[in-house]
Amino acid sequence: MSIPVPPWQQRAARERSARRPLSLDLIVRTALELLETDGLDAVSMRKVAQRLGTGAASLYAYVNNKDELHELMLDLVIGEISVPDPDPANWRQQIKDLINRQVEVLAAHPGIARVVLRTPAPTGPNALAVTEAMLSILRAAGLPDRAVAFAVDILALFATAAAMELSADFGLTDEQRDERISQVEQYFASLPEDRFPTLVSMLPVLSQGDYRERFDFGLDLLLNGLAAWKP
Amino acid sequence: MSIPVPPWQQRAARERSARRPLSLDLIVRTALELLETDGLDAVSMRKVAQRLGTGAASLYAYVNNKDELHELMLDLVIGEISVPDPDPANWRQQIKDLINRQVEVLAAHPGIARVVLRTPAPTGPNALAVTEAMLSILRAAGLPDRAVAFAVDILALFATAAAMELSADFGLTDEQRDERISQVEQYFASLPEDRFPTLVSMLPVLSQGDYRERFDFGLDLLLNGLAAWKP
DNA sequence: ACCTGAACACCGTTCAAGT
DNA sequence: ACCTGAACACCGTTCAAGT
Repeated sequence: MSIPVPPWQQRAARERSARRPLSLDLIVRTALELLETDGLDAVSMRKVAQRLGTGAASLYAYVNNKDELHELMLDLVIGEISVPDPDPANWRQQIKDLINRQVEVLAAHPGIARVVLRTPAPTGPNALAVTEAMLSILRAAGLPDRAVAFAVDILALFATAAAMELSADFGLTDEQRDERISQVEQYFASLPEDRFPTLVSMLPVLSQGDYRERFDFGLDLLLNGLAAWKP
Repeated sequence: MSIPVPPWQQRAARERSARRPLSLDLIVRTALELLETDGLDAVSMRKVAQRLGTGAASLYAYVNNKDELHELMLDLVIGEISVPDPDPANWRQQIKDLINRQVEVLAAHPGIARVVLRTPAPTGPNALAVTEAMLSILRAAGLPDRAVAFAVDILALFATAAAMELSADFGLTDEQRDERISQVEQYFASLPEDRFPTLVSMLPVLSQGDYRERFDFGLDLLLNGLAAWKP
């Protein structure tokens, strides 16, 4: 049995760090909280430190710089993707599920996709596991090695770009989003027909289909193209 | 005939702005100089203003905020893409050329591709011209309208993501780049075979092929997929 | 060894005050 | 009307000084 600390002895700002001492794990998880609610731009060394009741300088004992912190966050996010065992009869659906899930978890952490495009190759353990899964699914499907290697690259690029687009309007209220959409629509409707004849004539089709349909369309193009590589 | 200004009357920092007064055009072109040499992160309101011999506050008479300046820059960059008249027999090559050129000009202005992913739709006059061209080429090729509309979206996304990847290592010296590559290679060579069997066994293939081959592979997947939509 | 306050060199944007 | 210095509220990172 321990006697409780009197409230006037608790320094509010230090409470958390007094109970839970700093650690890499704590830092990254605190940063992820910030990411989910406020987006990547809000994940600054200073704001993360503030949440932990300390100063930004303290984080540098665990992390070399902000980019490294962002990369650690990314791998934890990628860790939310669960990977299946290859089922050759189902390779298309397996790849589709993996890519869709990847877009989903990236978009759920607004801005983190930027980190993917900044990093040369997936080096975190979770990113490696996803890459391993994609490679083995495509290989089990009977595609030539070269197509497998290139396809994994292209599919990852595609998923990342889609996630970036999805989180582009993060931070706007629903009203702001609606206003933006109607502004864009008005703008396009006002374009001169003689300079942009095809665009103007296609306006109804161009505004058709939400993100899902467009993304699925693109993914199917890629997968159809890939299937054609089967010997 | 005008008498030259004596050197001691020229205030160096103000020289440019004294001769050429501020204008939106001058601001955007100055920003583009900075972009080409130093990358998007260096294009700050303060640095652009400094180049013009003034303070950041002065730019706000011509531009609402930094994002708007970045968008104006983007459209000038897109303007470097020249658009062809549709040639139905050659639609595949025309699209390939357009997309390759787009990646080229975006990558030549390191970081500007980020602005594309941030903007909801292409609204600048030059971006509209490129969109009009892509739409008309695909339509003239005989693709259904819906496929045309979706394809333009997907192709633009693909080109933008590729350009982002290409400018990812901007700012590094050749030595730093080489060191990074060899570090990544060493890391991958050290991975445990039991956890990443496919990855490890495919290492030689994975490091095969440069950016061009991978990008062409992906573009061909998309175009093959598209061609299949022809009725 | 671990932590941190203060400092340095940057940001975007606003606004009162100048011409 | 056009321009701007100074201020405000932020950054990432370093480093000497503390325990």
